[in-house]
Amino acid sequence: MEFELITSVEGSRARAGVLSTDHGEIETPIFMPVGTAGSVKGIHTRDLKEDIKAQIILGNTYHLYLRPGIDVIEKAGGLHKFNRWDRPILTDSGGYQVFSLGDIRKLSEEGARFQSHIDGSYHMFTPESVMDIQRSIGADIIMAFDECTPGDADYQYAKKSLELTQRWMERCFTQFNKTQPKYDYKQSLFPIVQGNTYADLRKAAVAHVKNFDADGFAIGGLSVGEPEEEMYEMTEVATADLPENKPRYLMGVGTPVNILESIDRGVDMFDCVMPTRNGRNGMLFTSEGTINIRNKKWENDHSPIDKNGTSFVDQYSKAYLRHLIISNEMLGAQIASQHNLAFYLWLVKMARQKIIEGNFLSWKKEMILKLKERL
RNA sequence: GGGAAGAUACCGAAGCGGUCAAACGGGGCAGACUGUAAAUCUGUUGGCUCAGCCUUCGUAGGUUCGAAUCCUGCUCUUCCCA
Repeated sequence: MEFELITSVEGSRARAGVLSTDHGEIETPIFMPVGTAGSVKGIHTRDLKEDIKAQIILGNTYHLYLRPGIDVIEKAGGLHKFNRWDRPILTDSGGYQVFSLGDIRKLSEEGARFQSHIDGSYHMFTPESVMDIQRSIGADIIMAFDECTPGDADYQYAKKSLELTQRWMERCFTQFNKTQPKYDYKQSLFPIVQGNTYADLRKAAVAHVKNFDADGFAIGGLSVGEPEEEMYEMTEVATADLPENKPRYLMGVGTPVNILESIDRGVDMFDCVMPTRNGRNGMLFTSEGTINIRNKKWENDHSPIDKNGTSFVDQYSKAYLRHLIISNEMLGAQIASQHNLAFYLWLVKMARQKIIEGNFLSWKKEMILKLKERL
């Protein structure tokens, strides 16, 4: 995998680049729609590609391992063939489930013992097994197995957790290096910077991940309950010391404003469930501000969802979408998700263009004012 | 024509003498959602000069210290018999 840095901005860490994989190029900064169980909820790959203009999507190791199961994905010939997405894929390792499945998981030096959220059955994930599973799923970018700590973790816990994550990371790379791809294209393993909200831990984490000969680096353990300002600070601490010539992926972030602020701080890649989940729940992100489409004020607003929107669904009216969402019609969730994803992809594309043109900072300032509007 | 059951807040439906402005569900209104245990969750839903007061349980009276709850008339609804 190659990463070419095109340009950067004076007075900012923002950069534009091109990441090349065997499934095609990714123009950074980029937003990656989340497709946990092998599907970006409610969206066909045709719309992802042609309408939303997604360049890379996510999958999740834990979810795909439980269902449909790794043998099914192997027999399909890998996730790309299974879900008919021929562009790059990134799989998360299950590290986030270590955090979100809190009560039904137990950590040890060896790994994490999970109880399936589907049927309660017990499963063991180790750094080694997670590498093997991700070889079988066959994503272009795969993630190290880490512990994602909650935003309010105390220093002692954060330190212990980071050390465990670091030992797991060594084992991930060892396993990764002694195995081969199962399909006819390369895979890259990204290590993850943890350290919670403690700058010294983050710095140590960055120093540690730089020891690996990785194609890119992730910043994890943020947007998990800590104040937004701390998230930005930790992002900066990380990007300040990460190699310039490799992509940086801020995991799980975030709101449109979070993304612009983080691009400014030197992040190249993002993913978040927000455009799809919040879309399903009636929240729309637009260039004019945020809309709760369920609110009565849209009942008779027959203007387009987003008159400047790039997706064909943006021409549906607010009143119609409100009706669909309120009536719990599947199409409502689909339209809202598609709109939000198209908006996210438009936003990062604009950011990239402004970086290249050299006026990213002034555009960002203006854009954030609009994004904070509540319509 | 005779008999039976019933009428409760936006809708459905509990309550059957005081702890009832009235359970619960739906609907309505609003909020949350950040590497997806989420097409989910939370709050609210008579009015006001809001730790208190006012008006509500078909309608008009009555019994009682006290009535959505008991009695009587009326109106309407459903069912059964002719």
